[in-house]
Amino acid sequence: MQQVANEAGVAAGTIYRYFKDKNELILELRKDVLAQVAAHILEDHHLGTLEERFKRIWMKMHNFGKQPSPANLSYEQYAHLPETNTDEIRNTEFKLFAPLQQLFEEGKAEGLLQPLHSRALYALSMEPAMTLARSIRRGLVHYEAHEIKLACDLCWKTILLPTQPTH
Amino acid sequence: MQQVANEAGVAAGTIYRYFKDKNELILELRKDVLAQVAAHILEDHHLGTLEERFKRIWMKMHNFGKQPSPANLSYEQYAHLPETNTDEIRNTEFKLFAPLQQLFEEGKAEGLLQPLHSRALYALSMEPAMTLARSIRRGLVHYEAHEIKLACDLCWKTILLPTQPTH
Amino acid sequence: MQQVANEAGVAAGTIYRYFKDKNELILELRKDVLAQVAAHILEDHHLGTLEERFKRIWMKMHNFGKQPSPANLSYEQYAHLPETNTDEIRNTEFKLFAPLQQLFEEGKAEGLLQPLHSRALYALSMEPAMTLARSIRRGLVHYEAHEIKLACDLCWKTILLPTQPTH
Amino acid sequence: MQQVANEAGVAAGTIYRYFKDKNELILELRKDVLAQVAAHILEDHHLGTLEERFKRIWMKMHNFGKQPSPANLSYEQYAHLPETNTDEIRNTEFKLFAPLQQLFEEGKAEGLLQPLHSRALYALSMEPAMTLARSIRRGLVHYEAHEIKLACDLCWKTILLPTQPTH
DNA sequence: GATGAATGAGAGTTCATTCAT
DNA sequence: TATGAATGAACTCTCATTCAT
Repeated sequence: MQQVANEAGVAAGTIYRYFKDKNELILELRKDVLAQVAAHILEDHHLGTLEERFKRIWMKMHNFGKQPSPANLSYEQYAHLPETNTDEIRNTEFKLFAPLQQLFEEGKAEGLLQPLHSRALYALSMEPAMTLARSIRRGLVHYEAHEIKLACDLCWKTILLPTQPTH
Repeated sequence: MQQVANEAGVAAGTIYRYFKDKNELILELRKDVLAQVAAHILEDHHLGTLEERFKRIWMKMHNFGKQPSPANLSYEQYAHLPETNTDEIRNTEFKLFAPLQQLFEEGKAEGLLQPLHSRALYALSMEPAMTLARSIRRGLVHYEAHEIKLACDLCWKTILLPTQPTH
Repeated sequence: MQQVANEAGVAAGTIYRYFKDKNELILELRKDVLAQVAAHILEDHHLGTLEERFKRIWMKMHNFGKQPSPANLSYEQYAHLPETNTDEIRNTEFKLFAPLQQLFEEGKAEGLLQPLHSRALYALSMEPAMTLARSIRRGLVHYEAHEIKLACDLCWKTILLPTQPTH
Repeated sequence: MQQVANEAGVAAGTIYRYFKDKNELILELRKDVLAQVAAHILEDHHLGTLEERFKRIWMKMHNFGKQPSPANLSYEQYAHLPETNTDEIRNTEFKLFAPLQQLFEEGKAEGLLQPLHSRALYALSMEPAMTLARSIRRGLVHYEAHEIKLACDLCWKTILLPTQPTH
């Protein structure tokens, strides 16, 4: 708290005029980080075809996940801690990432995507973007641009409903 | 450390006969958890065709990830903390999960799987098993058995190289 | 540290606002004790002849050394501990007791005192004041006032250069 | 205690078969160190004239005090700690250094030395040997052999009774 | 007699929080 | 409203001592 106060240029006690305690400060921080991440990733999310929209989000997510920025590290860390994913956070997350969910819903309504829960579609097609990014960030692997493109394409195809050949 | 000692039914000082300090205790715990997880998930990993082997691992991973067991929570938490993935841990992880990597390598050698780094193949096809499991464990969604099977199948197909139609 | 805090009438943590750690606290204490001792012993050190100045310091040192005051006990204890006489302490000591050293230097310049290093002159003529005082403080001996005076006089004569008889 | 046991090549618990507790171990150690020091310093103490005997002891003491040997450091440290000079230690010390005391008593009986308590004679003439040695050991000064000889001689003359000129 | 694993009180230190100014 | 000195519970770790083997 002392360090936070220092960085903010205020006295330690001042924090407590704006946040009940350390927990609340962190909760608000998480919400803020989440909002930043969402804003960045969902930028221009409505432009283009469904496939273009999906791939744009995938690439933004991947590029964001590759950076060792505080926002990203904080996001990753908190997303996977047990016991800290309160209803409040979930609600915030739900609202912020609504456009992504809507994209999946549209795709299902058009008969383009697999008839699965949007969380499942997310797990199958979007999470790999982050997992790959993590490997790169940690220096475990290095990928060429075309490999990333291939991965992105495979992710898209994963959730695509196979089209019946027409006669 | 006091709580660990209590749970172990020993005095606080006793811990230090077996572990240099808190850090080492945690490191050893992580290695132990990793070994448990690997042993469980890779059980019978060599039986059957490549597809059967993949899907068996996928399902075991998924089922393990659904449980709120200490082993699983600990695994998830540490896997995503920044700055704590030391070379020692990575080495341990690498050795323990070697069979999974080998599966991917075999698939690539047979021309069956996409020519991507095995970490990429893992990200594309295995990580979704854990992500789905996490959603279920947190009560965010509920899936029918056939949906899980579909997800597993889609994951397998994701990394499959499309076969040329024969004439 | 808890005891120090208690005696100071503050909470344990408060100490750490003023001293980095236990070591620094002790270092500062030593410097403070040294300054007190020096100030007391060197009071009026410049008044009178060289002999008067020497004997005043000798008596003050002796009287100080007889007391079981914390300052004295602390002084004696630290002065003889191995490995704790850091450069910083030595520097402080050097500056604080400079007037005593100067007295010896003056005496040598006048051809009055033995041509020895001032530390040697100190060892020969001043240290006995402390050693005697220690014996008294510990109740090992009791001296009459005239005996102390004799000891002081002998100490002075010890470092005096014998004068050639004039014809 | 563990280190002591290691160095002794026994188990930690074994120490307690020979010493009641740490305090007693240290007490016995001090007595042992004292005996060693005394034996070394008082070697051949009875040979020669009083002056020769005094100067031999003085030089041995000085040379011993210059060394950073465990025995010396231990001796210095304990000799100046408050609260640790028990009657038992004092008694031991008294017996071990009896020859030195006897030397002073003989000198007084012969009308050769100042009529002061032997502890005072010690303080005036012997302690400087240790004080000088300490300065040298700590690297604060360096002396030539003839300076040490001079210091020794001055110490002897300090306690010498001035002789009446004969007619 | 000897062992050494176990003990647990106590050490120094940290840090989220409070409150008089 | 802002301050920052003071708080004290809780932390990790040490080490003299014990006792079943």
